[in-house]
Amino acid sequence: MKRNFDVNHFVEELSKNCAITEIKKFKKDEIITTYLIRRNQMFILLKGEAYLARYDSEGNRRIIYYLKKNDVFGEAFYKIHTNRELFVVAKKDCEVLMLPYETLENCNKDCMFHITLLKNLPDLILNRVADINYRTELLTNKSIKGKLLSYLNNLAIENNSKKFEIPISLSELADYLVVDRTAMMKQLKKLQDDKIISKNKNKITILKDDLLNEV
Amino acid sequence: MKRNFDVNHFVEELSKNCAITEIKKFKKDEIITTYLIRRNQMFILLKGEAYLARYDSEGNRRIIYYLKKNDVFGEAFYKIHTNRELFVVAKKDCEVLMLPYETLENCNKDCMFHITLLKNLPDLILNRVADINYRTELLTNKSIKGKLLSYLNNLAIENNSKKFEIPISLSELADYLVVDRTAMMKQLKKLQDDKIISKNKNKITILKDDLLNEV
DNA sequence: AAAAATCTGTTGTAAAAACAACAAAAACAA
DNA sequence: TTGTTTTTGTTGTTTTTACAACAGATTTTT
Repeated sequence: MKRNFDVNHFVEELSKNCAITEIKKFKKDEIITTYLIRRNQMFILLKGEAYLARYDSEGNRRIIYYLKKNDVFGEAFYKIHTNRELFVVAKKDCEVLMLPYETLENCNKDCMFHITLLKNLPDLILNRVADINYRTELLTNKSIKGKLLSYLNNLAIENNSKKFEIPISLSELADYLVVDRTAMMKQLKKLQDDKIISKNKNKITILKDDLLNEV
Repeated sequence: MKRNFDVNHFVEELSKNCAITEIKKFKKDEIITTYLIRRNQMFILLKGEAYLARYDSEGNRRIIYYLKKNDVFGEAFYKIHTNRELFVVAKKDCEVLMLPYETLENCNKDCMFHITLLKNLPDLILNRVADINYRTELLTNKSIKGKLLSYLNNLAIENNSKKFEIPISLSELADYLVVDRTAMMKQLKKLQDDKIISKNKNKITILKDDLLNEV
């Protein structure tokens, strides 16, 4: 069950074969799409980073999640359930593959691009599902400490090492874990005081064997 | 983009056509599957209710999420990221469609069951994704009040009415929102005192126009 | 029909987290 | 390189939440 498919590898096919699909570029902070006005499109992030966010009545931004290379997104993955819009915003300069939903299956039969895309779409979606599932599991921790330990434990496994770097800023991490940043800093400090981890900026070393026992 | 497919409608095809796939029954509290030992199976819940949970070293259960009729699940939707097992447990008596992953695409060509299944699998998965996305959005609320209001607001939209019933027990709701039940009860009481909602057991009436402005 | 289990509801207390207000360091842009 | 913005880091205060301990109502099981 390999799932290492990179969309960029076959995008060059696109320019040669497919007239329907297009790639659009977005500058930092530009709105890529919204989720309330139904656009019947699917999107794949080819380059850059983006996030899905909601804005409340006071203009506060709440980040639902971050999107990275190869992530699929679009309203197809969401049900309408509020009168407030969801925005996908470019966090850095982005390149986005725009896929009109209705043409997904009935493009030209010879279109190598669509053949390859359809073959790999399930895997792209499964990857996305795995990401969301993972975040959900993080968020089922009731305490900041629990969220942190789950997150760090996972990073250690991914890096196959007890020494690793947190790949996002600590501010972003606080957003991702849905906690106040300064409260998170206090917990990080406590983890150091208790000799469970050591830390220098974003560099972490895990000192205990089984982090999850510490929750 | 209709997504109302019900697996049960074509399950009778199964018994006539397909020798590979099987349906298993599970009694309440039985373990349907685990997610760490790779079984390379996908599952569809035909009847009953189940939940995905993790147990910590003290035996405390943490529910990652609930599964309902037509939900697809299995380790394909998850990445391995911890040394502690995930369990799918029957909450009520269940009927589960067991789909060995490798046979998904190469069953007998005449097998109407697999043809129909493959045609509808993407929609089943998208439904699942929508559910998880929705829950994630709920969990991005920092306060119990915010979680409650998002949840209730959604129910009002789904029911197309300001009067509706919470379809799960309040204990389950607290689990779902990842908050302490008694703390949630206090917030529910406060919402009543502030005349934002009225409530009798699980029956809710929303008294304000735009709940999300109250967060 | 009785017993057991689950669910709703309440209260007080302890613990945790959010919020606010800064300062220094680092990264980025003009 | 200088100014601007973002990020890391710390500390006190206030608010929120979890936890514990109940009791009555409801549902499920035997």
